[in-house]
Amino acid sequence: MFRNAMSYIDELNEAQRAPVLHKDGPLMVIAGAGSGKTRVLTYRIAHLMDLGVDSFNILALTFTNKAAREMKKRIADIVGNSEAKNLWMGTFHSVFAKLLRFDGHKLGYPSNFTIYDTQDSQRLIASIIKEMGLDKDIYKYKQIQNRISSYKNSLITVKAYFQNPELVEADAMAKRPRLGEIYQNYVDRCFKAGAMDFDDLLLRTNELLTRFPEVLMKYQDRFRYILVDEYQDTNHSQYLIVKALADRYQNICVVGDDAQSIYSFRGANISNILNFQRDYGDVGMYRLEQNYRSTKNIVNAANSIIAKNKNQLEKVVWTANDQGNKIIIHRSVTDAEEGRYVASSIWDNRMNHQMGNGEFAVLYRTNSQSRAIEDALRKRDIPYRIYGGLSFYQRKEIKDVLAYLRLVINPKDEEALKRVINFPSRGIGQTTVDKLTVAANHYGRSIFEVMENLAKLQLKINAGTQRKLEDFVTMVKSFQIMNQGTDAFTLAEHVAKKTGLLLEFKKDGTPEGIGRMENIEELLNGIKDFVEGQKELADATGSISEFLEDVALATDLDKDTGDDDRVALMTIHLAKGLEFPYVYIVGMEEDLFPSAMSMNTRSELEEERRLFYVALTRAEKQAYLTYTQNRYRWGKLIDAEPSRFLEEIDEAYVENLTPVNDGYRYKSMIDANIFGEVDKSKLRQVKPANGTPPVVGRPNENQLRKLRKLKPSLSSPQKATPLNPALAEGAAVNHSRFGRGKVLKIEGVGQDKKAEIQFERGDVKKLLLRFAKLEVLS
DNA sequence: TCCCGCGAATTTTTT
DNA sequence: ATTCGCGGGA
Repeated sequence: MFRNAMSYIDELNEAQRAPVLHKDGPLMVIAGAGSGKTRVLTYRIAHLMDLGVDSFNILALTFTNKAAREMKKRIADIVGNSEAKNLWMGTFHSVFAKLLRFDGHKLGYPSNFTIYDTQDSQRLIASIIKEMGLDKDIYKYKQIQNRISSYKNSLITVKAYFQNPELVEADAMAKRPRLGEIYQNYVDRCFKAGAMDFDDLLLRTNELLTRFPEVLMKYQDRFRYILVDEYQDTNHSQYLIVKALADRYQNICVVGDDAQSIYSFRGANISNILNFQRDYGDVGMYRLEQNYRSTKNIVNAANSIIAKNKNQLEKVVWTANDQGNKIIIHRSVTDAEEGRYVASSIWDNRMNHQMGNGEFAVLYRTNSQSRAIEDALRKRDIPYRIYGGLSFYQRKEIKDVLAYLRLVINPKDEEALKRVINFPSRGIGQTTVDKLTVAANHYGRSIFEVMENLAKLQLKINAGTQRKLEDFVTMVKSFQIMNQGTDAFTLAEHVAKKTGLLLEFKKDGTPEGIGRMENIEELLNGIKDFVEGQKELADATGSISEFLEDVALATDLDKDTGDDDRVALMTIHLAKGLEFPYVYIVGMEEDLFPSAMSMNTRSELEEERRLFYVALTRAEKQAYLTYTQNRYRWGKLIDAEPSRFLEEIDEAYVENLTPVNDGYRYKSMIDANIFGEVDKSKLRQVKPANGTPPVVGRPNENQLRKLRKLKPSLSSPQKATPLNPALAEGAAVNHSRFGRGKVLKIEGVGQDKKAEIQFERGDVKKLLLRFAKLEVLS
């Protein structure tokens, strides 16, 4: 029973051991940054299993699916593989999506319901607003979607909305009296389409557990032990689910850090963690305060920042690590120069300290900041990977293919249908779609059902168009039949060819079109890999619906690219939970960080400050804070001021660097002479001496692009940055599926980097490196 | 119905 | 800078 004599317990310090050994009943672990919280969670689960708890009875909710996968692996190492298999572990969204596939039919949803992403939701809301004849300048679809989302996260259903005069009045005051109706229509349309949006996955789970006591009992009994990571970031809807499920056995373990709560914009409620003791009686309280990650300088600096917040639990984070270097602050003149500074600093550190690229991270507040950093890294041939932003699965051509596949699984999926009904163009225009939508709403059916019954319905659609509609229906149905007897890859490939999607992009002939076609091919490769991977799992079938769910709920962090020795570029939000020896936090400027949108209230500003705290505590050895005096925003060069956060750090832990020679020597000298480094607050007033300084070194991408468009033959291929230095042209490689081959050419940059490979078995393929599982043979 | 070109809005963060 | 939506003409 007691495998390994529980030797893993010895790997924990005293503070960590206590919550791991805590028996039954509720417990809360307040874990400072870098204090080994994941380890506690992992070992607690392993320990429970050691004590004889069936893994079938454990539910663990994590922040990313990747975190869940890794934790599962570590648990498997400790207690054995077969036992770990039954653990339900994943994000709230993916776990409860799974639950809803089992029991959602009780609420009237098909088990193959579609998951609408934010874009689907927004498009649907936009078309509802249009159908209702409302002014789109008053009813902005993005704002409305946001509104509805936050209602759902607070469990305010349409009914609850109308019963709450305050809400109704507030929207009326904001000149949007019909918001409730839009909400109503939106919910109806989603339901009719057999679709749930992200918020529904939680809201409907709540509904299911409330309305069907037998379902609640089933899962209460099943999930006798519940563990929640990052509890400070749960929203009300998630909070209620956890509370309901844990109600019977009260074996609930939550782990979190109020100082790292950074998701209030999506409904996260910090009081969930602050009130835990009130919600559950007799709570075991544990604190992890020793930081194992960072140097004293970093820990202390972070503490000095977070101390400025009023609302927080008592906690003293400390470390026994070395003092380390001071945090370096660097000013530059433009964002392009900021990028150059970061690139050359990474270059130097790599040389001087024998570091791999993977040991560096560049963090920013907004995704748009990645561009300048990318340019600089590319020029220096420093390999990097961007996380988040426009991910592969959000590209138009990929979404188009996926929309066809969604339609095969669930023909009622209205957003998928509208996306592809006339793409590639087949003569079914907006007018026709509008007529179909009106009819669908009138009969309370889906558009697809209307299309199936065209002949009976006598709509005012001319015969030629009716023919086209029938052809479309027939095509989709043929895919459905094919789906019965074949795997996801074969179907997807057939769909991409048969619909003319591949051809559409191929014939367009521009580099963009070719790139899109290649992306689709790569998607197909990805599906193939998925199918092969799923075959090894007992409970999976490798079906299209499984793939679609994976795609819908995958985070960018979830993807494994194999080769990870690259500098990581991501938003601070995405960086939570990660750590890197060297961290660069760029764009430390007022209106950017803290964001201009979040400076109005104290609580907003405190959240920004927590965000800064999270950013800084990602660093193990060295942190850099950079800001610029001028930044490109909306295509124009704008003056920028240093962030107030720079002044909030205790001076003892920072070193303020002034650029010496960066092509603006005159300017640096003026700065140094007038202000020196004594009075930091004066830095805010520093403006270019002579109007806007000339911008050098920024490549005119736009002109380049236009040139390429006109004369594709002139386009010079971007110089390739090898991801893996060994993966160069001419290298011998081994691919998990295609076998051995030789690299003929490497092209593209960043996420788009591809290798053209001649495989020994005969064919030449172009593979997207972030997907291809390539092993370099020396 | 399709295509082109103009103007507006966009940049907060994500499942 | 780039994307999106819309209006007008083919």
